Amino acid sequence: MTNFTIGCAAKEAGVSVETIRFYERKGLVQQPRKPRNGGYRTYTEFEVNRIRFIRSAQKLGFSLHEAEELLLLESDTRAKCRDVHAKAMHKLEDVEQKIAQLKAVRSALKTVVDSCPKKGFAAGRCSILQALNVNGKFSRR
Amino acid sequence: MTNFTIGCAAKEAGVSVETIRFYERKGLVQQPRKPRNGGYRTYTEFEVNRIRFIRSAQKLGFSLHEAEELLLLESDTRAKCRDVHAKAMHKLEDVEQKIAQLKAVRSALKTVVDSCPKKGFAAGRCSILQALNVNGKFSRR
DNA sequence: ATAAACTCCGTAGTATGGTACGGAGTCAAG
DNA sequence: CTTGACTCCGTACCATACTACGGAGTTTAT
Repeated sequence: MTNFTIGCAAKEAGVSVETIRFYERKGLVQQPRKPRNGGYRTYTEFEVNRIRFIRSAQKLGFSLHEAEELLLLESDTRAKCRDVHAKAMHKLEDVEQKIAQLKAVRSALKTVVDSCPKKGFAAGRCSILQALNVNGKFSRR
Repeated sequence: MTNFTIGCAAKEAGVSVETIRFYERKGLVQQPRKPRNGGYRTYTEFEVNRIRFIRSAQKLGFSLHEAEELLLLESDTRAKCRDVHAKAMHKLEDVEQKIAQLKAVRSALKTVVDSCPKKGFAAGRCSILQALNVNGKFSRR
């Protein structure tokens, strides 16, 4: 088993030293004890893998808190595959909702963008700004 | 011209009193002066419309800072329609990029979700968690 | 005229995910 | 044996957008 200083562990996991410390403060990663003879803490593959797990989870859209929950499931002997599946499904629905929201925003943006003659007209009379001034005046929420 | 206390203005604009104060602190909305005889500040349609503008801009994906820039363009006599158009186009590209990113996340999530037998297997051996443990070990990025 | 409701103002806290800093200790190389 | 690089630790700060609180003053309704 390889040992690392925090700097090496950071390189290994592809994060900064500060990020590791931050995860430690948050309780996402256990801070290794200092060796009895003093000196620097010793990081192992265990911590490095934990950090990699967190980063992978983030890439799938999970927050740090959710990554923590996944890690808890992993080490909980009573937890089942379907518990993990449920969390992933929930996140998938989450992401799909966000996509739908952004698509609505995109279409609204397209509408105002298309309404603009984009010429040298004074901005104060720009149809985009006018839309912003009118929206909400009548269309509550 | 109608006058409002801050509470009425908040209701009128569909935000909370605290949100108005927050916008004032940020300089997004000018805080009206107190009447010479003391008492409460007087809000008018002007402030209310400004707040509505900000909320409308937010609905189109603009941040508060960007909303402020749009408001500046509106009152800048030298600013042209195309300046506004450029900002809206930029935001549109922004939103499109976010959608693309989320779609990539969604597809990755779908892959892991589909890989899971979602039975009563121990979570520790769940293919989803395994994917999280493996991703990053080799796939550096 | 008193109580409820509202305003004023500054400051602090929330969530999210980090980044930065400064001083002290430690370690390795020349 | 000194210098440079790194670690340790606490605290503070970044952006984003609010929300909450407490104690005073003001206004309004009964």
